[in-house]
Amino acid sequence: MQRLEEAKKRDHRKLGRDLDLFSTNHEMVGGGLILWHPKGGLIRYLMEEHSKRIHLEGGYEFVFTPHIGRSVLWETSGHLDFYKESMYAPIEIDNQEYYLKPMNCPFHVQIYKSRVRSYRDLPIRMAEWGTVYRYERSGVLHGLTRVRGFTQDDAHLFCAPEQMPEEIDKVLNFSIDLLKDFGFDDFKLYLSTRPEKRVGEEAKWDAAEDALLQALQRSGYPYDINEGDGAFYGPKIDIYVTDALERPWQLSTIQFDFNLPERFDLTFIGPDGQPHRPYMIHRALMGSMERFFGVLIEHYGGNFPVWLTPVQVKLIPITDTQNDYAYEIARKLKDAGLRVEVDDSDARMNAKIRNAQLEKIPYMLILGAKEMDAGQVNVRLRNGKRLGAMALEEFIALAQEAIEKKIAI
RNA sequence: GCCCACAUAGCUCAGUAGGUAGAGCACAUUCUUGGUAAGAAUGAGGUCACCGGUUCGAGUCCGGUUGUGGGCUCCA
Repeated sequence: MQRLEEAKKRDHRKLGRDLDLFSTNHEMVGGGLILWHPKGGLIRYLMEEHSKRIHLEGGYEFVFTPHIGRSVLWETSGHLDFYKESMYAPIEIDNQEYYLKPMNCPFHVQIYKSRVRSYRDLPIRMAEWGTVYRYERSGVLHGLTRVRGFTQDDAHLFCAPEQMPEEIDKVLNFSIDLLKDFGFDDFKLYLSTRPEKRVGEEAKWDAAEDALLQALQRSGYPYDINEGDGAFYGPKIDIYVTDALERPWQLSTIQFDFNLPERFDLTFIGPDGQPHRPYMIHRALMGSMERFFGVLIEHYGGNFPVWLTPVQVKLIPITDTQNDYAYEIARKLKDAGLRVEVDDSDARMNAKIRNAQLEKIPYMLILGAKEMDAGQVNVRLRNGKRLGAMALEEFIALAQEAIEKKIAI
């Protein structure tokens, strides 16, 4: 009951409106299509920027592919056989049918195939923040967590069979490290094994399931096995995080794909000079930017860690005599890399504080005659704690440490 | 997509017995210069989701459509 109340307060749809993060508009835009407002957009920028940077450090290469592709692409990939009811109707141009992409894989496969690949090229880690569209039945749409257009932090790993165990290990650790950066540290892992209806040789299933299982054991996190719950094209690991209200959310997924390498006849030339079939691993770690954002909002109840907060510092001059002082402080804070707003409205200080609290701004700097004379700032935190007057440099150091360490206050 | 519920201002909601709409917040203008979560006045803002029916008259009753919420199923 209490938890229900708390969940209601943290509902990302409510906070999304209250904090001006995003909206939907079914009359004019369509259900399940998200409008990211400036503040939500900034958080998304920061999430993507952080993740992209560590992807580059982790040996991933970024690619960009179109939103539509000819029907022959989706026939070859098998999507028109197995996935058509989730795809938007085709667009016809010059007597050719083009489909909006529900997944990025076929395009990445085409990049792989654009030249002859040597075993020396592998592993190839191809990443794209790809926006995909899927027709989801009307009853299942929900805020940011179930939508019809979304951007996956997608990547495909192409590797030789002997590289596969190490790649699995890497991607699993990579995923957990990334989720930890966003404040999730309670994980539950699931291995989904071969279903009855499947493609691919038994030997490959054996190797893949074994590699996944060993990676799970090495990870040290609790895991379960969902017997027969894998996709028809390969086994997978799903990572569930537990949020602040102890609700599980599936974010990361790491999937083998025995289907596309066969259908598109992917090869690499081995040391023996002969063509070999590479392993292909599909993975999305945050899952989709939309769902991840929804979960993040609820996890923090809108009180984002300082590094992700759109406005980190609100300057509150007590009277308009302090407005110029506030602008001067704001300039110095911006120079120090902080995101700042000055509340120079003619509201009273109490109201300014209340508004900053409702906006869930982590730091409020109260600037009155005393502070201006002493050249100081008076710090109030969004949790109500007052740190009192201090030198600006002291505050900057304190805020920068919170940003650096990605801590929530 | 299925089952149940709901749809009044940007948001949260009132609307009593069917008699052609109200509050608070937000917004605008003005006054107010106030030390840690709401200073005050005035103003603007609605085809009561849409279509049809019953009625002298429908926000209110009936049917349909669309959308939303909760559950089921499915997924990033």
